[in-house]
Amino acid sequence: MNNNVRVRLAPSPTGYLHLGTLRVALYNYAFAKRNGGKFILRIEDTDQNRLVDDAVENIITTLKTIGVEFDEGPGKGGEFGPYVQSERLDIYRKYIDKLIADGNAYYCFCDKETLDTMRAEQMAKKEDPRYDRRCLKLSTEEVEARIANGDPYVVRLRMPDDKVFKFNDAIRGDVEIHSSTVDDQVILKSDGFPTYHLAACVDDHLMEISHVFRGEEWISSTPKHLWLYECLGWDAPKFVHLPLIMNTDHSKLSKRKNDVSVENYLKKGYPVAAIINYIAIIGWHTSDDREFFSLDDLCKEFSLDRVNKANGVFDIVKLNWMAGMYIREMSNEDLLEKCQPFFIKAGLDTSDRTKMLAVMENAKDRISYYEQSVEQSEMFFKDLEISEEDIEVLKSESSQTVIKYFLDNLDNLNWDDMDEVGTFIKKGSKEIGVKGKNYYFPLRISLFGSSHGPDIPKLFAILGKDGVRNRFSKALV
RNA sequence: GACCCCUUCGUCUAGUGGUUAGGACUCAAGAUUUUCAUUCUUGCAACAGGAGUUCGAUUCUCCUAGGGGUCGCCA
Repeated sequence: MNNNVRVRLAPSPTGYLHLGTLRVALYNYAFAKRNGGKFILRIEDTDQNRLVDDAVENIITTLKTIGVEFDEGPGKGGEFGPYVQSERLDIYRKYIDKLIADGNAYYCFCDKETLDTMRAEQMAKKEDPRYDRRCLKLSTEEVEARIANGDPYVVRLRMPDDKVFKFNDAIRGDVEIHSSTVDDQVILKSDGFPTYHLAACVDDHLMEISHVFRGEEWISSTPKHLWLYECLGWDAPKFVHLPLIMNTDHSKLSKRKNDVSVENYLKKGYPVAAIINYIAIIGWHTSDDREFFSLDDLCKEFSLDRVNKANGVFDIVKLNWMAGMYIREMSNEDLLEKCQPFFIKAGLDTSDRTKMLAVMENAKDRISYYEQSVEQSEMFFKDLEISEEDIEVLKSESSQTVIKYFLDNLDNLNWDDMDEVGTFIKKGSKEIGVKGKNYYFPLRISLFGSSHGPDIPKLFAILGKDGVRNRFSKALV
């Protein structure tokens, strides 16, 4: 396309990196890479009341572990900085003053109560709640006097009365909204901070952003932004309104109904590649049946015209499946590296590497995220808890025969060759004349604590000679 | 309520003016396996509805319905 592509991720540090934000980040990043452009991180901290202390830090570190690197941003620098909005207040003020001077914005002294009553009255009359512009009627002298008097004020953007705003959205095509349905938005708050609308527009222009990727919830305020650009004499960027990610009940993805912070998935040990992959394919697909994509694949293949218009449901079941697929592709060594911290946290002894690798081999087919490897493996580290029912099975004469046979013959077995272990186990069945469940269940109950679980050779590999002997001894009545 | 956006299996989606409407997850059945898990095979399951354009619409147009979003000195 062109090499002037500049996109930005503009999260507000009111919480940890959100799944929705991650997807916007992924698309931004892939789009920038695909088009040889730049990806910028900008922190939108204009709401001083909702700031979360370590949110900025979390956003940056999470992006880093995801592998989405920004070219310009906080801590990284760039020629369009600063990249934190609270450090750009004087810039915004300059443009706000210009808007006021040109008659495109005005001071408003209405307090919260006034506004609330106004809204309530309008609602009662079945009118659309809208600022009634009473402060627009104030004389210049009166405005100056009130400001001099220290009265708190905000600045509102004066929307045109009769204008149709049109823009061509990269995902949705032409969109038209009439100015009469748009309120005179506050652009400067009484605490001296600009609102999103003003700050984002000014920054996007100053930072030469070419494409604004954001959620669909912004479509209805796009006229405000278009008007701001027009008043300031600037060209608007291309808007890319992405479909939303939804809860299973089709409401907007929320904390109440889902884990929405990427941090939580990382903490549980979902493979990073799986998180990226799954989030990316909610709302974007290639034209074939493919659904496995690495971040690199995304950078090579992402395109706007393959982004869907409709909202997509976040399906944890499919994420779990996909995460499991990624885990099954891993080597035992790699898996161990990822799972070990969870074992240590659970107080399990991970010093025996051979055992740990065998434990991984077993856990691999059964988990979706690393944390689950612990619950799949605890029984190899602790005393077995056997159900009453299974204890009855163990007590039977044939079970005892099986166990005794193994105890007697364990010494003859070469543990270095696992194939040999397999044949040894099969041979036992013939020698003592017990087969099927009657043979395998007592073995599994003795070694694993349940009649359902890994195959016997796997258990032998995990437990080792001493472990096997020890558990068989305990199973003897 | 007003405005805006959206609509293919339960979910994520592919697709075309003429297809047995394809794939994936889930679910079911079967195979492999001593069991569970994995894996493999098969199956269930969708074009929101109504007009119109057309020889022919899931595909194009309009209407209706449904869903979602916005209507904050939050982003």
